[in-house]
Amino acid sequence: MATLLAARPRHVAPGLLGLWLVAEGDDGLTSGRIVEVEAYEGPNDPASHAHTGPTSRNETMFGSAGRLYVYRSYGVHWCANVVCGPAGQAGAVLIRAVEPMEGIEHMWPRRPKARAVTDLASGPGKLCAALGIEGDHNGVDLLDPRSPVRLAPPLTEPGAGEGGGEVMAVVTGPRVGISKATGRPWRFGLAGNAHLSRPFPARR
DNA sequence: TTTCCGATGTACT
DNA sequence: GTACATCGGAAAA
Repeated sequence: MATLLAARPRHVAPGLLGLWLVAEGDDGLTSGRIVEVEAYEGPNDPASHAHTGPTSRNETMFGSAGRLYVYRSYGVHWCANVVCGPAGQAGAVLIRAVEPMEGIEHMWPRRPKARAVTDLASGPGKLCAALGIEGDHNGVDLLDPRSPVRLAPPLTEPGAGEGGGEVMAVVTGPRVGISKATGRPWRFGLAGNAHLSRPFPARR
């Protein structure tokens, strides 16, 4: 997994699909299967937080690959990213949606507005709320089994393991909610999954 | 159903 | 002061 994360974010991103994001809170364990991500690179990507250099908010993006970058979005929500890329090149992959797997009973009270399981974690702010990911988790090592937030291979899919054994249909499209570098198809999702944050534009 | 807009931390002009 | 990697409530249609 560490090897996977050494590549450029745009190449790492599709490889994260299908992995599980696991979070341990005081009240128990929750997890979700990653079904949608977006790549953000460094100086060459105007839409990235890292584009204008290190600040107190984005410094985690300039650290080692495999850590969790958490930031506050629009002053209200938390968003979670997997730091990745070659050493010395800030980059990260935003996790945009997960499919709830374990501990769903702990997610409902954290997402009081959700009416269906498909509303629980189908967005970058939603999944952080559902899994209990907050600013305190910024910088934790996602590859350390003792971390409160971590990445793990799928538990239930056939061929589970490094890289996964199942062939998953991946769709791509433009990144969501940005105004710069909108032409780059660096959003990736599992085709047809019910837990995507929004549909992917039809391919043409 | 779609569109509009408020909330509000952080960074930048 | 303005923009922003979002969400959800209210208004409009």
